[in-house]
Amino acid sequence: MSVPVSPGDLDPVSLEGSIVKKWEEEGTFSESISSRKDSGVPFTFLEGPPTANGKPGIHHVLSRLFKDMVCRWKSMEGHVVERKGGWDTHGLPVEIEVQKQLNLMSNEAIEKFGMKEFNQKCKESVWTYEEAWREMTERMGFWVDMEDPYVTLHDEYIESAWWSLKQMFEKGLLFRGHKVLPYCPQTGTSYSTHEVSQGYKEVSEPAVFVKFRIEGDDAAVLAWTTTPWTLPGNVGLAVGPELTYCRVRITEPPSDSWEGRGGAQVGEELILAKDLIGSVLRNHAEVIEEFNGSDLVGKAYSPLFPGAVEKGNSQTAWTIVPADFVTTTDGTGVVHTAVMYGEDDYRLGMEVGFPAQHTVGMDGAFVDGVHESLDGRYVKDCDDIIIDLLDSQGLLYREHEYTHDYPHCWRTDHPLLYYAMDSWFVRMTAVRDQILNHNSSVEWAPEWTGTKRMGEWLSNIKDWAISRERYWGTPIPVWICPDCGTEHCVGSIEEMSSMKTDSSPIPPELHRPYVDDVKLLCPQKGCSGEMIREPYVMDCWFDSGCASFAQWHYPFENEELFEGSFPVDYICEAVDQTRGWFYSLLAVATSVFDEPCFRRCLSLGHILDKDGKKMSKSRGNVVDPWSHFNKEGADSIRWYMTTQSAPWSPTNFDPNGVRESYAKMFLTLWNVYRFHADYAALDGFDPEDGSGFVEVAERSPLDRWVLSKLTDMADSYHSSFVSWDFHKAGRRLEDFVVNDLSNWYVRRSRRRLWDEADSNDKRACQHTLHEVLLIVCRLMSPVSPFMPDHIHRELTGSSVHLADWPVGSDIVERSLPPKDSTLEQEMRLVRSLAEAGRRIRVEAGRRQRLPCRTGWVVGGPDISRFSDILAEELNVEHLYSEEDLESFQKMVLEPNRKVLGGKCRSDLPAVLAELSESDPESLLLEIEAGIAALAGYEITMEDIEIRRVEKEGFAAQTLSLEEGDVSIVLDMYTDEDLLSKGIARDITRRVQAKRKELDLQVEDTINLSVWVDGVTLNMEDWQHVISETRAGNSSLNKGNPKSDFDKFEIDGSKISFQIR
RNA sequence: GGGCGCGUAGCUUAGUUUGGCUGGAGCACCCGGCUGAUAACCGGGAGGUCACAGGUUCAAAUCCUGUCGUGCCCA
Repeated sequence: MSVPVSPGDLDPVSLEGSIVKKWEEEGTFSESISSRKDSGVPFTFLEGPPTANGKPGIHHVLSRLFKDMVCRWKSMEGHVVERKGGWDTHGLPVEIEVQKQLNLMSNEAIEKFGMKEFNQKCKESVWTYEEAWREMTERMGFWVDMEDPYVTLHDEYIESAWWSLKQMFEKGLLFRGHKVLPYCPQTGTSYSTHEVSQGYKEVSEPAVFVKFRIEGDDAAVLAWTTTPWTLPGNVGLAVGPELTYCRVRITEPPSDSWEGRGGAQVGEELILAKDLIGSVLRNHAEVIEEFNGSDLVGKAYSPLFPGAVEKGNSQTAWTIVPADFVTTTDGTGVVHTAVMYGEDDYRLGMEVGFPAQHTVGMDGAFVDGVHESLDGRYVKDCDDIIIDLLDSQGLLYREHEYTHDYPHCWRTDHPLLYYAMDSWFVRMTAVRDQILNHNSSVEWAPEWTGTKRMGEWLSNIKDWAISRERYWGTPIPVWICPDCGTEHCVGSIEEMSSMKTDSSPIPPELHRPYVDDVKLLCPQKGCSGEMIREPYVMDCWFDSGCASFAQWHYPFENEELFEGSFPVDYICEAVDQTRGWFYSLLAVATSVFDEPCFRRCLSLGHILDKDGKKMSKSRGNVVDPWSHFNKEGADSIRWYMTTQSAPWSPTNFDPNGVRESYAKMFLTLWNVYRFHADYAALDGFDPEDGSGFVEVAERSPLDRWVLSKLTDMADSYHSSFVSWDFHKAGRRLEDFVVNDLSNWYVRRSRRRLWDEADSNDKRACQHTLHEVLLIVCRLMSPVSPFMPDHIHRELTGSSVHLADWPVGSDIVERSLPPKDSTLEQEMRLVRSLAEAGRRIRVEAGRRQRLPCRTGWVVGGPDISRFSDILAEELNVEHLYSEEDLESFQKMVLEPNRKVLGGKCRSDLPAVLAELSESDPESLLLEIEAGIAALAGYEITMEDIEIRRVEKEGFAAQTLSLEEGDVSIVLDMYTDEDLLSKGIARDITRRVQAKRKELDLQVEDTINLSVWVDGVTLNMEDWQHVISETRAGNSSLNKGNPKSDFDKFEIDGSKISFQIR
């Protein structure tokens, strides 16, 4: 590689397209892995598998960006970073899509359609958008192996999942129980909370206050429910042991305003929470007795529907029990408990030993034996009958309409029933301490995701219901013997084959219905039963929770691969995965291996639309990534997403922000590169030609300055990466490129490269630009991999993604230029003074092109090595350094509020007032003498800060810097000579603009005629105009031309010119 | 209803850990300057109830309590 080629205008879309092609042709991705194999230090990444049954949106770009960024970065640090792709293919969302597509709105309909055919449709559906995902992934530059991904529906993957479940089974962590779920009897389907939340509707339903008659007592306990159909299933009442309850006696009949059925006799006694007497009772009543809820505990009452539920061997059925969830916000302070029809109810029932028996069938109708007028009827049709029954027995106190949001089936619109379903669980409560421990070993970003969101959730961990009564998923590998009840969990295909009965077919794949047909020989001695598989599939979170080992088909294959990559070093997904994938990974790894599964986890905030609203199809605010891929390009999107906010903060996606990243970061970088490449091409600059090399120490201070700033930036860029502050890193780099590199270094170096003759200084500048660009590209490339690769290839012939991380690591060498903080400090001052000079001119009304004869820098460190640069920036003829502050400045004393506040406390305002009125000169003398006091407080040097400001009448600005005050003072005097120079500069600038307008080449010469009126242009200034504008023939005339010349007016003089 | 985030100019944000000088930038807007340097750059201007209400303190965007809005998860 030698001389760079002139790059021309930037077209990000075609640039990125050609880079993608190069990567493909050259196999850059696999080379970036294989070239690191020598180091032998892997960094392992685990891809959280997406489901390809939906179109990828801009939010998917975000998580793929942060996965890619860290992997690319770690590769450059010398690690071997394998990235296996993955697809999540099971689960309810897939089934729902297919059900909608085929209009199969119930389990009955699915089974009629055929489970085999249905699952086939599901299998096809999960690949609907695979192509779109692959295209998006490739276009955005996410390097991941999609040729050999893991797929959760493959038999190998399922077999590994089976194996892991068997590990749990053998540890005694797997058990059968009930889970209360929202259930739709019309479709035979239970719902995930996600689905339920889409079906909430406001409804008015009857709610009732029911009397439960205490045995051996005249009183009844009042309880309230909004679901009368659960009353036959009542097996207990819960009270808050610390709450206050009252026994009241009805003293008068109700007023006329009584509505509905029910009532109470005068003299009847009722028990309810004290706080709720007023809102519940509609009769006048007197309080007879007051006591704690704990006093009620253990009392037995008469069942409302005797015989509906068998008592069995329960000691607690139809008694009052304590529960911590009882409140007095509504109801009566006594909670009716129907074990099978509420989550709290079920949990309480299991704790205290209520009988767990259904009064309602899966069809939503009461089972036989509940009550003669209820048996076989759909429960929601029975509210009225039940209320009548209670009323007729005097067990109803009151009924009323209750309006609330209640979940409904999105398919049939029927209300869902909370219903205890048979379910398999993993006993996570048994490994609570281990999982908490493993969780705390993870480096979480942000930290609170681990400690708060995950940690608090884990400390209240519940057993994990892993079975689903569904069709499309990993079949639960548990078989039960109908004869002896033995349960057996199968851990491999081989085990299943070896145990299956002769008449059972060999399933062609590990899915329903094929696996359902397999019967196993009961392993129990003396039993010859044929075991039948439990008809469930696994929660698809269990599938993805197995990814760390199932992706390798461990333990059946790839033992070394798995063991070398577990626990994985890095995972990254959006914050909603905390209780999703992050949890399932931890849960599986803990219960199978007693290990943490991942070492670092980046949890990302969501992308919202520009108004902070969630992106959703129905809102129509989903941003298609291609609308930016095809405009500003993937680099700009990635840069925008990285620098916009902290990775874990929710981000409002603003299309204009992408444009801004493009215009600012990439256009600027491109033009710096172009500036370098254009002149390098012109001069035949070859960075590898050792004879032309200039050592850094030999280069100009400007070069050494930009190299020092580069190192400074690179170091903080790196440490921000380490602390996950990618946004801070990116902003820092952008600031360097735009402000230091482009707006200062390149601007100040322009003239150095204009010079056509070869020189050390010119070559020093070219080497410097070359080196800075390479390091910038290497640092940027994990974030935005395209343009940096293009530039890097053009400048070196090799891909940036195979280069080493310039900051260095345990594995690769550091390659940053030396830092020189003195130089940086001086340049910071020079730039501040240049800015201050422009401020002076604005305030004094003196235009920039009109030179000043003299400028003075007062105070501060020696910056003489930059005085040429500063003089040019300030447009002054002579620049002097001046020690004497007094001639231009006066002093003021500012309070140090932090110190003074601590000392004077509430007298601070008085002290400040006295300070502002004091004479600074004499106060300072007093302080130095140790005798200063304000408002009665002794004042020392610590209490104040000295500042200097320019005296009036001077065109000056004072900067307060760490190293002290520095002022810039300009001489505002004007004479003919200065005016001539200023006019010459104005003419030059107008002519140059005209040249550009006429589309002339830089090296073209022109014929220039200029007329001036009202001012004299010195010959040497005119000569300057001629050489700057490359005027071959020229004429300078006095007066005004008649023809259509370009004209302008400056300082009252009229100037005209013409280019031919 | 509960847990965890977030709320700073029209928009995107820094500052919040560890309270302290006039709350700092960018985009957009206005005025001016500079430019053979680009959708660039520089100076200035306008734009802030730091979501709201209390509290702690000499001092609160920052700490505490509550409220509202918003997002995620759970119910």
